[in-house]
Amino acid sequence: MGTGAAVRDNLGMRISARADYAVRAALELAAAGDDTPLKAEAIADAQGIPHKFLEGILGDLRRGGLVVSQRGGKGGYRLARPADSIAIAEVIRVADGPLVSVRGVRPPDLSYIGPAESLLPLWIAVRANVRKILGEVTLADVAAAKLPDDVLHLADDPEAWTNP
Amino acid sequence: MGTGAAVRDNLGMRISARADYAVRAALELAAAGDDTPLKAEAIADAQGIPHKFLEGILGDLRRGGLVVSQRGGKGGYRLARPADSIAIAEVIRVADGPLVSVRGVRPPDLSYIGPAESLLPLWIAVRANVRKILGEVTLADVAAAKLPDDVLHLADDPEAWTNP
DNA sequence: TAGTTTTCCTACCGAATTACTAGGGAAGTA
DNA sequence: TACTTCCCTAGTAATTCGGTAGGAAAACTA
Repeated sequence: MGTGAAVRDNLGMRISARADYAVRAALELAAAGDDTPLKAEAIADAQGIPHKFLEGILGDLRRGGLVVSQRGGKGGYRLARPADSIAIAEVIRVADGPLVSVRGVRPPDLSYIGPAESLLPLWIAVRANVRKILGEVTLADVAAAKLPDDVLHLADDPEAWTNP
Repeated sequence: MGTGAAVRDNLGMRISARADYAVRAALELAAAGDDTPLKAEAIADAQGIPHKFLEGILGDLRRGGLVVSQRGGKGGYRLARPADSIAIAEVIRVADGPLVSVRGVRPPDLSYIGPAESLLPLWIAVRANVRKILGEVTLADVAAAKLPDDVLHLADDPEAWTNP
């Protein structure tokens, strides 16, 4: 391949900085426990997240009902529910913007014609699979470094870690 | 609209217009067979894709070795290899870059600390899963509307089609 | 040879999104 | 009151997305 080969960074399945930060912040809260609130800045420092940016994300998590906050002296954030009842999928959904039907086009509304007709079930299958994985893994699982066996098994295929 | 709309689900899983168009164009070529080249404009008409935009995409597919082209009178594009040897994943990667990334970075290049340490194997598992599905389904499968059974079964889950 | 067809290339464009930053106000605590 | 911490609005630089425009280069046709 030539030197001019531009590395296109656009992707099929992309976890945004927002979603990544949101999950990591939630994991810090899960690790801290339900009775010790963490300040936004402490989380930002611990995970290397821009602190003002994180504040906005924590606001989303609060409005999404995943987190509760307390202002003033000994304030901070804590999880609104037990860490083993919050799936990673929930955190991503809440942080990554409007979840219900983006751009007004939901998969069932797409119309494919000709040899592309079977594309829709394929996209649906991929989506279902991603949701299944991220929906079964909880904050408690990740914070305790104990992923479910079926997920671990997927990740330990050596080829899974290679490019591209 | 309709056919050209990008598909984005609530988990950050997004198929760009580029990737969608690329796959559909490749499917037209698969359906046309190996001996009858299709002109860019014919593909664009058949699938409702802006024709100048499609030209650029077909160029990527050619440079990626998936397609061969012929100029002049009876020219056009055809697949460089048999349709049952080209996976959907390949087409998307060539047209749109890596399949999965976090914050624009490929999972193996990420470094997580503290309670977020196990996030990496999780992203890897998700990526492995997407690659498994899109890597096992070929252009021939979709063009013939014959998806592998395990993939079909995934799309059957009624919950897969619902919103949040 | 000229003319036609089709790919191929470079450049540009507006709108949207992403990832932040700035500044201050509101609420709670000591 | 003073201090802390969350909370809210706005701005913004850079990049990406989804296209357009115009024409040069190659192949075929006559």
